Amino acid sequence: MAERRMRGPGERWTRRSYAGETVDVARRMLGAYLVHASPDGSTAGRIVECEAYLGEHDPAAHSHRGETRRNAAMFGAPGTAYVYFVYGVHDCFNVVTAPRGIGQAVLVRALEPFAGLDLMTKRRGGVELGRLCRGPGNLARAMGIAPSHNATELARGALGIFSALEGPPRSSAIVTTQRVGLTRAAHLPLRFCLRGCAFVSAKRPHAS
DNA sequence: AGCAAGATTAGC
DNA sequence: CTAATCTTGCTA
Repeated sequence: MAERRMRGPGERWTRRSYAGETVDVARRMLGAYLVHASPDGSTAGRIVECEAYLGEHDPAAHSHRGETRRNAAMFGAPGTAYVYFVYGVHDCFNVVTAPRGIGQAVLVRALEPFAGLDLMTKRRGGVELGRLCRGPGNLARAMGIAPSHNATELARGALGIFSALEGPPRSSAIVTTQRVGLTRAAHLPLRFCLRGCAFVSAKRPHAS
């Protein structure tokens, strides 16, 4: 996306929006592996569905109104985990995508279970394979992702992301739709799924 | 202080 | 459709 030019009295500077970069990262994250080496055992899944959240440009983003205690990790360095607690019930996992202070991230919404299926199933209370990692709250539970992972560096800790050997998906393999469960900025095409993947969440975005 | 809404999910 | 029940923002 084009940079935005801003002017002030007696000075002029440019400030990038980073929206294009975040969208690009989201699309490239499809097919990559989310891995957690936990004390209970290791689990891994292939990312098949994710959504981009664009900070101050995006009324649906937690970071839209600036930094708070809850969303502080979203303003951290790229590659930082942002794990937030929703509805007083579920944890959701995001990857920070923009430089410090910008507040953009990609929410991982579904995985194709890849390794540690027994442990995932145990953590999820015995649900069937097809529903193990479908939905952001469900995959966090299956992977053992907890609030303690918030603000950790994905390149260094027990929780990390590894790109697929075959590289990022071709454009033709990505389905782009509206994001799920939003009321504000609901029309933006910022949800990305691997085409034809059975593990993508069944939820359809709101019609605009 | 009080209240409503929210990047959700399972169960009536 | 509703409960579960945490954080934030808005209103008084």
